[in-house]
Amino acid sequence: MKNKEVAEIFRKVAALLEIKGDNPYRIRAYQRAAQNIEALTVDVEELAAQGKLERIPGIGKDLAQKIKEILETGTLQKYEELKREIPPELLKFLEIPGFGPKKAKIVYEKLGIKTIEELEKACLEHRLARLPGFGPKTEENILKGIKLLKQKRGRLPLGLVLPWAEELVSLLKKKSPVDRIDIAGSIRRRRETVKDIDILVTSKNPLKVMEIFVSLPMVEEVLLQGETKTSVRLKQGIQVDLRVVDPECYGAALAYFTGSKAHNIRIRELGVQRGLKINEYGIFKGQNRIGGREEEEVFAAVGLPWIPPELREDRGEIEAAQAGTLPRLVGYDEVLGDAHVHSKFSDGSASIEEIAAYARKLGLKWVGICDHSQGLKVAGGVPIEKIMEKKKAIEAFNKRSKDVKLLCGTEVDILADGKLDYPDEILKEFDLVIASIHSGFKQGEENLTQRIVAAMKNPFVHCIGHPTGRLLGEREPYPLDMERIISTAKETKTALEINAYYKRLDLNDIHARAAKEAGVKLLIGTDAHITDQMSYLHLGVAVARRGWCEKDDILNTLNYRQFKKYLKDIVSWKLKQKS
DNA sequence: GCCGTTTTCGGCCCGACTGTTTTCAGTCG
Repeated sequence: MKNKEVAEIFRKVAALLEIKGDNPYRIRAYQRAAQNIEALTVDVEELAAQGKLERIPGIGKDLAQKIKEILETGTLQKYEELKREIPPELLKFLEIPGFGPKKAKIVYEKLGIKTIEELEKACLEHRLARLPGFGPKTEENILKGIKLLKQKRGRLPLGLVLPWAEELVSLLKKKSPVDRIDIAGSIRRRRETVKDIDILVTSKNPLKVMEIFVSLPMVEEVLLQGETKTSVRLKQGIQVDLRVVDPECYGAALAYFTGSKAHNIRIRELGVQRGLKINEYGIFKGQNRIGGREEEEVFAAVGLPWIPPELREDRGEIEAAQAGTLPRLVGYDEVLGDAHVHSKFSDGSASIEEIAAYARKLGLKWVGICDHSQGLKVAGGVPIEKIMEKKKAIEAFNKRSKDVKLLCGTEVDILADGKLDYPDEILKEFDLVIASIHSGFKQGEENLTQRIVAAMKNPFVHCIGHPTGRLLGEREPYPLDMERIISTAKETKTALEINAYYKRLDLNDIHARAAKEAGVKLLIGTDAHITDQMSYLHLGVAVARRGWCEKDDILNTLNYRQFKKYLKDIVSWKLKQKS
């Protein structure tokens, strides 16, 4: 998959063109192209081979040719030329908050400044204030921006930030006179990482709400306090924007602040085509406001049904809405079980009874107890002689338990040579076998892909666990031929996991969508090692929803009996194929 | 550079805020 590489070059071209001061619409074209290529669920190389590049939204004759050039030569002539014209180091400047392409260009052309260090020095020596459009405040803000950039923690995982946001909402509901209140922004869209928290409220007493908000115990610093917008930084280091809006425009504001930006642009373009102006204050025909109290009105004004926030990325949801083919997304309450939990039999901290009790609390009906296999000594892998003991304990539990049922599973290690860490005669004893890679990440794409393909061909393997091995903010995914993984999953009827642990979310939304489109089933598991982590299950559902998945795509929507039968049938089918 | 129920040219989303200006450009979301 070269999708990411192509998108990256287009993004850099866009940034360089910005500094150059090129046609802003050309810049937007490159940005849009980058976004759409990144979101493709198919390999851009394949599309190129089939001559279908121009079917990608935002790709015309010219960009199609440029994609081909990147695929053939690994780079782009235009990009190389731009790099000669504008030092690529300048791209770093665009990351400084409050410092954009125009100022970057001036600073480079007038003072020859190319690095952040030089820029900082020039500010301290007040050499910038003399430039046109610059002043003492500008220097101050650049220095502040550089400081922020240096301590930048980047985007934080959704699973970390969402509970903070929910706590803020519950405190505001309890202590302040809010009427309507919602979390907006990328949290509402359930993006896997978020940069800040956006909260939207209506109130009869906005100033009181602001006053109580800034005095909440989690607030570290007030960045800006106005009548309609207040920004603070929490002790956790993240920025929170609270906006109070009129009830008349709550829906329009919610749509606006939920984004994504690309999605909003498309919606407003549709508005323009119908002679409407759509902004955060409502829907306008000429001077008249014709709606905006509810979010539905915004979509209805441009002839669309309401689109779930998880889909609002301009990844085809608008076209689907127009065609009446929006998916009926799997519901957060339609998931009946957690497929992947570790118990005391390996490195989990809870007994199977404690796990079942927590599942009951979460409203779940079944749990896959998938402990590590024998070879993973550091993770207390279950030795063969203990497996029967675990199996009996689970059988006994299931006899006692009327509501929550357990499956005797394993997360069997895919060894460095591609073999599995238990022999087949052991694997066949389990209700559920998830095969995962835990070592040899450094092997190349071909080897890693081959290991997973081999595991999928094993008749007793139901699912591949955390397929790409990434850890948000800590470890990049290892290189895989995802096309081949997905097509082999389809051929072998092997499911792919959506690991719901907040740092993994692996598969991610784009791969989940590709799997869904290929007809591969997905299985959500929290990979919980302590019971609390089972509450991350909804993050996995969020990934599935962002991947356009419906109820039938997600095995967790089966009840215990159906799921167990499904797993048995898969093994029978796989055995039959082999013979 | 894309794109078409104002089609092959001339458009291209919208507003807030800031700082440098004295009417607006740059930046951001």
